[in-house]
Amino acid sequence: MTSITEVARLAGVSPATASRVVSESGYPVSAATRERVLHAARALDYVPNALARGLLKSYVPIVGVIVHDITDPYFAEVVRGVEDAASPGGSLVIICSSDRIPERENSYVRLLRSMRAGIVIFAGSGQDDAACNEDMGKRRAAKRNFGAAVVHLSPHAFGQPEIRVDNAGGIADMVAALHELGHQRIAFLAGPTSLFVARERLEGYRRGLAAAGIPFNEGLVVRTTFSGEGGRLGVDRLLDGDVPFTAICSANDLLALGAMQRLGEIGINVPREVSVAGFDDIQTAAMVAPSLSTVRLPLHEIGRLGFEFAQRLLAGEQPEPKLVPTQLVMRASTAKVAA
Amino acid sequence: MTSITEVARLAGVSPATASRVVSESGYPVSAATRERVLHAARALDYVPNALARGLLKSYVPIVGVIVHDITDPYFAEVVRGVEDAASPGGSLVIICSSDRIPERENSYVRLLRSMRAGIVIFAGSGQDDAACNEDMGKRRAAKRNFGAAVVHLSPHAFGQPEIRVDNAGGIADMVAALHELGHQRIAFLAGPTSLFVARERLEGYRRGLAAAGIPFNEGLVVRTTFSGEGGRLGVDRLLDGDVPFTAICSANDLLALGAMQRLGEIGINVPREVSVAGFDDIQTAAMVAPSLSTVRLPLHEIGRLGFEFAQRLLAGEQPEPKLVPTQLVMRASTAKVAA
DNA sequence: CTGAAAGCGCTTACAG
DNA sequence: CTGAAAGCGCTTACAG
Repeated sequence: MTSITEVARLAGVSPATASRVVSESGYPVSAATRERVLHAARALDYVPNALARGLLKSYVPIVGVIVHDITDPYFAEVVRGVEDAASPGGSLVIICSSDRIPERENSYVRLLRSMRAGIVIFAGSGQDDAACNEDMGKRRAAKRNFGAAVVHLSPHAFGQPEIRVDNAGGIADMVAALHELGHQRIAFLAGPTSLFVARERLEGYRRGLAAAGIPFNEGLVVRTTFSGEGGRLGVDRLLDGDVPFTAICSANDLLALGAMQRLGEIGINVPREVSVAGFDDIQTAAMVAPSLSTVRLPLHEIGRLGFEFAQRLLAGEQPEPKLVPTQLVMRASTAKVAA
Repeated sequence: MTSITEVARLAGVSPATASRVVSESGYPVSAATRERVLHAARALDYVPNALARGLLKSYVPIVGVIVHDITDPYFAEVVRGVEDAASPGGSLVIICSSDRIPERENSYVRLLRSMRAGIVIFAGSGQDDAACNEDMGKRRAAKRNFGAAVVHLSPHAFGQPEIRVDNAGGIADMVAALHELGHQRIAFLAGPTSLFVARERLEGYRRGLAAAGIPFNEGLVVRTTFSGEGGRLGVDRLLDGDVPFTAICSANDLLALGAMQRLGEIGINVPREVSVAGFDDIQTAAMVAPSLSTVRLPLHEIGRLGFEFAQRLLAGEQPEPKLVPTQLVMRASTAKVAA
């Protein structure tokens, strides 16, 4: 591969001068010289070596995004947002699926550090778990002497994320909407409440209930994983329990999708007999039948904002943390409670 | 950040010796010295600079995966397969969503080249399109003097992919299965037939029809995009046409999902009145109601195999191209034709 | 087994 | 406006 030295030789200038023009440094170079260098670079199909450049700058235009699983549509959309913000400026996105295993997360952070990635974005929620927090502690310490700009897109053990969404408010809105439709017995698929984000959503459920004047009933809350399987399981548990319900509110869309499927199998009609609501508004939510009522999170936008926040951090600015709005999206999976 | 020089100093050895132990070069170093170096590295929380190392080796353990859109579950699963194969060895995965725009694809290849990525995997299908092929030609030329190992996971303009699936055979199997259920009038949602992969699947449809002794009818084929919206549109077109049908076979799952949704809205029961089948077996396929009959592609495995193939290429081997099997998965969206 | 030296490709003060 | 020189952090022949 051609180097700047060869470009310089062909253009008949020093490497320093060639560097000044190809790197668009803004350093003064005569128009004629500039032209000759550009011409030589084109002729040689010169592509600057980002490694050499990064060695000087001590970081490289790479953003690592740590997600729970890129296969989860929630994270795929966030990552796409990061990518769309990053690529116009020539930054590349590295995806790191941790499966929420602290050890994997640490190993990715280490790899990112060895690559001198300029930005690290933690997209997923933190977890309240002893082993995990210990690891986190070490990781944070490591981060301190890791030059990268670090941004969080979801609640974690150490303070508020830089890009934040009102999880509790969003769920409370959905509970209010269901109450508006006449529902009084609203179950909640809470997901894994060891995750901070799931806790915020459970809190939103309680808050929504309180606002509607409905007493909280632990028998209507099911804790599982954030997955379709978790939703199916949730329906079975709810049905096994002795507390009747006319609506199921879910802490995320995957849970709601699984619940709808299970209800369908059992022969319970959605929304006629039971209303089902999700949270997140992943693309699939609009694609199923009946289409899923949910709370829209601007996932793509969250990714984009996360990248922009980090960019500004890298530029030495002190950007304000941002709260992004949620939006209620009522579709076909919810209806007035049966008379 | 600490460098090898500092580690060497603390251990009281030369940088060369320190390098030999931390890089696990296999070069002989006395046990005592090794121990001192390792201890110093640990004490200093030393993380080797991959950029400096890459500058010497002329490439870096990064694999770029070019996909159409990471938000498409098909690609998310393939990328996860690549990631799971790459991360144990310390390789990082860069995701590049091209939206099938040749210009974006080229710009990503250029960026990957500037970063000296060791491996580039083209996960998506190529496109038969004049402008695109011209660009492809240039890209190929550029690739020749780009040291990276290049692997394709889907058909493209220039020969067979290294990791291949029998698209035509898979669709033909599904057509046979539908025929087995008594269906004679089988429509086909073909997707974007400018994509080579969609062409292979359309060819499979014709082949399956021929094997079943059913005449091909162009009025039963609808070409759209590979998306839920495309599936909805397909149903409308089919209903507008004058050719009756009892089953819809689709070139991918997204089309099938959209079709099911639209049929539900119109009040046509799946599978009682119309059977619907997909292709790919993305995770959502098993999560909807009724669950989608489809042809399973081992997406995760394809990604993994793609990475392993590239690794061997990088090691100077000449691995054999691989054909991965498809598998018919009959679920609840297909049934015997109504009597 | 150990170390001094050169060099990967770039950028950036420093001189002119 | 231009160039010579040093140096980013590592590895690898080459000597010993």
